Amino acid sequence: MNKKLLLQNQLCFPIYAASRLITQLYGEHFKAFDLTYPQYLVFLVLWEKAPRKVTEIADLLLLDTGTVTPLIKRMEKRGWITRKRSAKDERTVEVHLTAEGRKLEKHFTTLPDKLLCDVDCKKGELETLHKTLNKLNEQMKITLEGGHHE
Amino acid sequence: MNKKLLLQNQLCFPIYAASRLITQLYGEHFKAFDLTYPQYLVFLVLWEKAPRKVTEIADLLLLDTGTVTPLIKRMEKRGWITRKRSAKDERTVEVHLTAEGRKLEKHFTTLPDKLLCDVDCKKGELETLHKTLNKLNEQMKITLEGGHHE
DNA sequence: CACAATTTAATTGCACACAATATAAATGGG
DNA sequence: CCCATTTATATTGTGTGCAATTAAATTGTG
Repeated sequence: MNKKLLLQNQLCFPIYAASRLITQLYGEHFKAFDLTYPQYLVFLVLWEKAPRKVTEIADLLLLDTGTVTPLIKRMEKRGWITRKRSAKDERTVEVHLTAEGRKLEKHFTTLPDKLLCDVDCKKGELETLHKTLNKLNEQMKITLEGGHHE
Repeated sequence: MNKKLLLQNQLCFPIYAASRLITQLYGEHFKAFDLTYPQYLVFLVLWEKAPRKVTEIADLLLLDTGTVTPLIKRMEKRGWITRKRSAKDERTVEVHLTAEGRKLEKHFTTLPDKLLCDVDCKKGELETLHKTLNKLNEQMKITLEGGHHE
């Protein structure tokens, strides 16, 4: 048996697990609104600036249009956003926030801090985590970018 | 606009992004075998010890049986594993590796190291990342555990 | 200006991921 | 020993997540 391949020696697994645990933790707070974690991420980028094009949202969240299109359609059905073909470029679709969607923001402004309270980590430890992950992600993006074309 | 809710200020997003980027990076290497990342994780725990019960696999990978059952059925269809009801306890299903499934291991023993080569991070930096994530995950597991019953 | 190449969304198909439910087997207290 | 409870797995329904394809609009080049 190869020691390298033990689950507990893999870096990939704690990241995979953390991602799903975070989704579940957030989920507890979203349940009452019938909101999901990926939909919350779409809200994050729209609360910062709206309208945005579908591609813009997909690029920021590193998601495929095949993921984003049905996702925002569900958000439209809930009355949180609207989708409009741009007049200037008929190819693009602009995603607008409705008053309903804008109103949701105030329910979640303190949520990130609230979740961090559950976590017994030093502030510096979390900042290091954040920075290392950003660096790692940038490098993985480049590696993937290179592989698609050749 | 709340600064706290900017995407780049969230810790949750880099983790979510890293998880999906890792899945895609591994995916490049799995394509030739028609293997997926979650199936690879099942292999990791089976290569370490087999047979294992379905619940055991689900517990180790923090997955729902609703995820694991169909996943291992697909692996069975590929001829990598077999599923047998235990004679001692008819409720449990034991997941065994086939010769085919066992053979796959040698193709992936160097894979984790190979992927780390793409990453320009100091060894200590990655160890810190690993440790912090493990701590974080333990705490999230406890928080979620508490919430389900009350 | 024509038209091939590119860009933008949407669609299709398959594989997770999980909550909620169902079902069958084992367990334990009276 | 009986039956309520618990345990192990499977099923159903909904929502991602992504590769591959399609279709329509725009752009760049001769």
